[in-house]
Amino acid sequence: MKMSSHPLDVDFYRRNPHTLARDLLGRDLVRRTDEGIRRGRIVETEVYGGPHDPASHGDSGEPTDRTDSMFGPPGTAYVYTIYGMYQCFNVVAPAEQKAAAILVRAVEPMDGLEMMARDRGLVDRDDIGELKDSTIGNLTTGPGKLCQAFDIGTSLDGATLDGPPLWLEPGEPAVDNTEESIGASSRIGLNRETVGEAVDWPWRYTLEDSEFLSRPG
DNA sequence: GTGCTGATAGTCT
DNA sequence: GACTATCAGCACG
Repeated sequence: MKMSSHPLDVDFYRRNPHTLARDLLGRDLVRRTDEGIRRGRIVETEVYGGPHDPASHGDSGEPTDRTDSMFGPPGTAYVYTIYGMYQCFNVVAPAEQKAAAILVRAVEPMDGLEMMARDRGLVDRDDIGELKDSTIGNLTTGPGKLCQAFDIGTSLDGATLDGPPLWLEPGEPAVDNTEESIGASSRIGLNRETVGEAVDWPWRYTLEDSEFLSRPG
């Protein structure tokens, strides 16, 4: 278990969304429940929002019941339900116009893997032994998966990410780290018919060599 | 390894 | 009434 550190300060989030999305790579997402601590290193993010992004939930400029927290202050959580059965976790970023948020698409599991496997439904509740590599590689490699693994539901929508139950820590940032290269690629799950040329915008950022991406860069 | 399909319910038009 | 920033399971080779 890694020793606890201090949560990232709100000033960390008060930057251009693309700068923030890149600097989130390598940071630790930490979740505390009654059962203990879960930790994961962020390896994949996507930017949504800005002056005109047809793929952003905030593109109309007007919040709805669902998207209200996307219009909240930087450093808070935007959690929404997708496909009726999964949640996606976003970090709210500053918005010069409209709203902006960073979708966290994948993390590398670090602490609390047994709890993650159980909440993912990959092991029986009372039969948790040594986890297989194939199980570990399927814990948090997608936005819906990591929300299951971290027990992130819509009850955390709008939460401030400065301490329990959910927060970020400095971790080992990837920006300016010569050992790890950051890739930029097009965002996952969009289609040209609804968002036009935005399907091609390289607004997905990855730690290219990570084994825990939702799909290869 | 790749690719297709069904599940499933909140949200918006 | 249609759509979706997804996933698991299955078929295939």
